[in-house]
Amino acid sequence: MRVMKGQVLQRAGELNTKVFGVETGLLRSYTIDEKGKEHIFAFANEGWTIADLCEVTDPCELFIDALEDSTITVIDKEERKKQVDINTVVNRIFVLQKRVIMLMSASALERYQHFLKTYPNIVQRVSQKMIASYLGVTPEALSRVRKELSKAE
Amino acid sequence: MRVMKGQVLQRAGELNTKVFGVETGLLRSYTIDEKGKEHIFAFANEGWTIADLCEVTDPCELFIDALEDSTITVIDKEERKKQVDINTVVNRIFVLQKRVIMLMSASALERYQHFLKTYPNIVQRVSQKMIASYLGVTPEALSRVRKELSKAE
DNA sequence: TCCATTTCTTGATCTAGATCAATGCCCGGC
DNA sequence: GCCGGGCATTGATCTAGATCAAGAAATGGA
Repeated sequence: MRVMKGQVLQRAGELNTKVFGVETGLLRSYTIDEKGKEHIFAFANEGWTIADLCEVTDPCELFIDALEDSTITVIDKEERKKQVDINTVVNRIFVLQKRVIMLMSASALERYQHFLKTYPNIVQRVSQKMIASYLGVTPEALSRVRKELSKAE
Repeated sequence: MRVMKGQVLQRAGELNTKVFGVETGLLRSYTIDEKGKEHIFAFANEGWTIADLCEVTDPCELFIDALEDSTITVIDKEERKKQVDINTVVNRIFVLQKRVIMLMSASALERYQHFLKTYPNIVQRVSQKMIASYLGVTPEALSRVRKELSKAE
């Protein structure tokens, strides 16, 4: 299935949400808080999947849209559960564990440096606004962090 | 296996770490940052498991210790992967998804209220210092949040 | 190509929560 | 039962990052 940049695949509140597999392109999942601010939960590029892992009977909390023109597959959650490798899922938990610890203990600078190291291929494909949102800081704060980094060569 | 309150089951940096199943009692996992501050990643009471889900060949990043005298089982990670129900693991991801979103968008008050609602049985069994650490705020900040809450009846 | 929109940057100010410090309290070990 | 160390509370101060604002630089659509 082909989707265009900007196309929304899932909105918060929807039921019976799916798992999206990315063949080419880039998707993201995010929430919008009560003040209207977006918080990016995840990026997914080639070879990755993205979903809101709520129960299929519950309204989801994440939006999912395309950051680039993409080719995707739509998979039913129950179907996916049958196929998925346990190691993949466990690794997903480990990545989230790292993320939680980051958010609890690391400064804006440390988070950005970790992001650069961990997702070098994503960095060039998304705006700083998106990176800031993923890191849990404002674009202004990220801009200043980058300025500091460039000053220090 | 019986462990006493305060006993450390795993230290950051150890290899070939295990999964701990709690039969009775209460365990926690946490990191210690470069300033020496503890950040609690998880609590596990009766019926739950707790672990650092890093690769068995990698040094782990979490400490695990007992907050109460407990009875536990020690399970090998590979063994556990064979037995574990995929729904359990997927739900774990969903809980972490909520936690990440919380940490990115919610105030200390909102986090505390969510914790009260989600883990009412843990609340009475741990100190406020522990709860504060889990929420990613200082004990002082949590104390003030609670004061506000009690004022509002 | 031009215009409009969005992004990035920079500056000024504000604020939630951190840090530091002092006190009283509880609780567990001896 | 007493003593000492961690815990909770409160107050004063500090600070990383948010917010607000305004200009410059990309970006994209017609």
